[in-house]
Amino acid sequence: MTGTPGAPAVRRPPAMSDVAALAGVSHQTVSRVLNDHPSVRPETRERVLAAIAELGYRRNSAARALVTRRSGALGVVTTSSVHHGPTSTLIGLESAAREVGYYVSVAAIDTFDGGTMRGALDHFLDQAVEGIAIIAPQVDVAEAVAAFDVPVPVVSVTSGEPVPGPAHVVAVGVDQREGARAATRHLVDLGHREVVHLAGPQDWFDAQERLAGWREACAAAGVAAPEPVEVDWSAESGYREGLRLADAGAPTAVFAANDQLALGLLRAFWERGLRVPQDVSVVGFDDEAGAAYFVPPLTTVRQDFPALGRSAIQALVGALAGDPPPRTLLPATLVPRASTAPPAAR
Amino acid sequence: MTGTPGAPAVRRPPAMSDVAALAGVSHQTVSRVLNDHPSVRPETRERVLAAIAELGYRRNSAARALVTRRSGALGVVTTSSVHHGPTSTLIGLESAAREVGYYVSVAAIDTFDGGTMRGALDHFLDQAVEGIAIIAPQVDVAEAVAAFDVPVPVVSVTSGEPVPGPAHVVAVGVDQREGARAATRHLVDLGHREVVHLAGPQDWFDAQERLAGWREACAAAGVAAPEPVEVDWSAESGYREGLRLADAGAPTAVFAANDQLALGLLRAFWERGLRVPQDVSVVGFDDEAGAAYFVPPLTTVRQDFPALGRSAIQALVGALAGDPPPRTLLPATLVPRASTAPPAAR
DNA sequence: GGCGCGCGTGTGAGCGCTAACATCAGCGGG
DNA sequence: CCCGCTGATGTTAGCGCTCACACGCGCGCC
Repeated sequence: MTGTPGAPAVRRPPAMSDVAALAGVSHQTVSRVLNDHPSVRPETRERVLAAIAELGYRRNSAARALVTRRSGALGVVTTSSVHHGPTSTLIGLESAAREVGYYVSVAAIDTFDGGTMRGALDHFLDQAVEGIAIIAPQVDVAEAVAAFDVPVPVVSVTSGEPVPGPAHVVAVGVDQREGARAATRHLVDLGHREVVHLAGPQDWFDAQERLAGWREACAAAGVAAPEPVEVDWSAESGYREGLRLADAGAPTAVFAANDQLALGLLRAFWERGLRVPQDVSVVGFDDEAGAAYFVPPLTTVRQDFPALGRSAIQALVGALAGDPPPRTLLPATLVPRASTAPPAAR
Repeated sequence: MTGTPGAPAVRRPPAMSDVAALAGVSHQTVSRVLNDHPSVRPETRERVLAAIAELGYRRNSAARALVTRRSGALGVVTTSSVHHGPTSTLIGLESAAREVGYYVSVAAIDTFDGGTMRGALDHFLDQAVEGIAIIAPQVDVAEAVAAFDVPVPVVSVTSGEPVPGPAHVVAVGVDQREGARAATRHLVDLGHREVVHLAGPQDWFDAQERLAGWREACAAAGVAAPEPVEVDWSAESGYREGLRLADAGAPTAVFAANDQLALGLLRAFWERGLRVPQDVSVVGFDDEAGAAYFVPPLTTVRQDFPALGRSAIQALVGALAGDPPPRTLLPATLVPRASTAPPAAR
């Protein structure tokens, strides 16, 4: 723009050599200071640090990545539907990753077919991420990943049971089966002789696990376990099923696969004049924000998502260091509130 | 490991030169194919593509970034509290960014003081992101960013009014003030002569805007606007204030700064035997998942978060291309449901 | 029929950094 | 008293890519 001859055409950011020149050392010494190499004299280090500060120098991460062959980035695939669980896990994951010095790159996908999944993985591999976490706990996903040979460690952040996938895919998760068992046991312990389950989409591992846990607990207690209806995760589905249940002669206890479904149930029962918990007990899953303020406050199962994120990162960083897969299974805890009570006397 | 002499110690990924050798061309021709340079003979291109496929070649993004001085990454700062709005915006942003070929790096922070904010920005600048979006619509944030000279475009994804910050910070947002006006007008139009506002934390721009919109609409309609209570965004606060309002002689209409607060209100009113909407009308803000299934279904204001994300990316990419700041203001639309009705006859 | 031009391709340099090796003091032991 | 070793620093060679330029060939034009 300015035609001044000799003036630098583009004001390029300072490089290591600029710092070196200012500090009167070689660029290698600057590198050593930056990488905490032990054998640098304290006063030399001071001079270098002063020069860095003066120039506002910032190490060029691309150049570093080029030579070290480490990008310092991890990829996280998540679902673009903003459910409580996936989002919380994503945030937990990010915090944990940043804490151990990794960048977190995200890809939100709305369908989990092979093509989309492959696209997301390609996206990350093009970026040279060092590891990938997948918070998209659907069955398809496991298949898509298995079909696609990924040259970096992959951790699948899902429900309890490890995905029967390739060996390089590590699984961490919450013990949702035990959570579901606890929820069901809670209802049984209150005296219910039948627990109806409103099941989530069975192409989600979480939904499968919760269903399995419910089934196991029913069997163990010897209570009736009528074949559950499978719906999606939405409050709308809970509402629709709630109306159907109410009209068909309501059960005394329902275990919904998540809090949104439970919310829909509460609304449907309320509309039909069924009192919760006097007439029907309802248990949810997730303990999402506000569940304590539903009408009535919802008994539900809480998962520690931040811990889940930390475990996932731990597994990923571990795999990067060559550790054996950890098989982490975090506990899910029942949160009893006012939506459950003993069944009304016959 | 294997002591075989001559065997490559590390199986390094194929480089452009490997592809070139296999295809019988120079590395530059490979580069041209990869970058869609026009003057490459179709059959040459074919040969190169075949070689790429055979080797499973993937361009080294670090080397590319080093020479082009473009990382292809954008940073997104968001809040680590999983509120509906920020999360939805984040997902929308990511999708939009990936669509135009950018990677999205995330940093979730829990407090927005200068130090934390500076840490997040540093994190991104170390990574050489080309632009930064901030979904952390708190007043502090604007100050923190203003205080910190960031050498890349920054877009602040917040409420309507542009942050009175430095020029290089572009603002996109939803017209929350108009949304709040619409919510308030809705209540006034139903016949309410007083609209109580339950205000969100005033260090959030969104909360400020909603408060301002409510105030303006009340003034325009000439209805009473008692000084609002300021609380946080949680259902718990809504509940507490709801009880207080009920015990102090409930108003006929309440506009809550978000849906969680509204949820708490509904619960409190229900506990005190006040019927919604017959005795009290309640309006929320956000239209979060499940709001349609609250008891009763909540009248609220919807924001188009995916569109917000797209606008933010548009603004960022535009700024990168040297376009003037757009000042985007997306509409917020009232979603009337069953929680509002005319006031009971005196 | 020679000259120029543009298309397709190759060559060389260098982006900013780290790793390996080279260097050069100073110091203690045989 | 010199050798070798250690600590502090410098020197050199790439990492894999893109950019600027060089080059040769075939075509159309006067």
